[in-house]
Amino acid sequence: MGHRCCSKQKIKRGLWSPEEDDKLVTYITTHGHKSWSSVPKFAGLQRCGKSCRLRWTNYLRPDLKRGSFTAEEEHIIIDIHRILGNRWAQIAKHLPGRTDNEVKNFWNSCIKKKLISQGLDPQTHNLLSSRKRNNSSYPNSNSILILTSQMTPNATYLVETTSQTFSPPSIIQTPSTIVSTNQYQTSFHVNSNQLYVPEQEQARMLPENISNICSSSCLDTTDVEMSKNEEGSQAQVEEEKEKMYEKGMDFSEMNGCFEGSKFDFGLLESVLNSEFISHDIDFMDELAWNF
DNA sequence: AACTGGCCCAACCGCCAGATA
DNA sequence: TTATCTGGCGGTTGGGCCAGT
Repeated sequence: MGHRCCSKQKIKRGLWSPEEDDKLVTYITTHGHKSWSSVPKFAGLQRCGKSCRLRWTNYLRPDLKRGSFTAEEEHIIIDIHRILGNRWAQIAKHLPGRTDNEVKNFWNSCIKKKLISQGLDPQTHNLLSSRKRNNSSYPNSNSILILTSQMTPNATYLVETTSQTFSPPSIIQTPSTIVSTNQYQTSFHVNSNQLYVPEQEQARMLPENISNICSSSCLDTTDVEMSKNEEGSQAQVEEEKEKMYEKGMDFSEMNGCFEGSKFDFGLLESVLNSEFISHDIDFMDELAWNF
């Protein structure tokens, strides 16, 4: 069953003809669209209002940016998707001239496959299981393990672990510098926004080994209380994320964080999820994160 | 030249929430 | 308060294009 407004009239479906586009553009530019349901009637179109709205917002709007997505746009999509998931409309709001439909299509046709080929789950952005990764087209690629794409260069971070199997001194390589370490904590200085981790060490960096990640320049470790291994901790994470989202912590604010504030939303997201993300070196080079 | 399979993307579908009668 | 209307959103579909055979 279609929309209610569609049942009232004989409507045309399928691709729009140039003539229909002309009619719609002419009508909207002169009269606006106070009510989409009345647009087809007054514009002389055999379409439902919903179809008109979709055609206008996704294709005819004059402020739309045409053409392929830039690398920067791709970075933004990946980053926001990691936080918000499939909230295409929210993601699109941060990409001027792009529609939710466009972002969704780009994700499904391009980014999704790219992430999978890098051994990442496109939904969670986590590492796929080793079996799944072995099926990827890059089975033995060198990996980079990054805490967050927004990790601040020249900042000191603390990795707190509850397992001795996680031994940062043997894992974290340049461009990071180990500042101090003990049995369960390692403080290290990051010179860029990437941490290099040998492929064979990755297993030691799985989420269960990491209880807390904080930037000493951004957050006090006591500000984030994550009790890993506690039942329901994932639910708490989701709840916390939802709270933050409801508080209006969208990217209009996040951008401010990235640009000037010390608060690192991406890092906090990593904290909330208590997990690392692995990327292929080539892939990362290609992306060239430059926040 | 004809066929086929994969991919892209515009458009549709169904659901939901807010507005209005 | 309830029913209906409307706009918005995310998931899905299918037509057209293109490369490979």
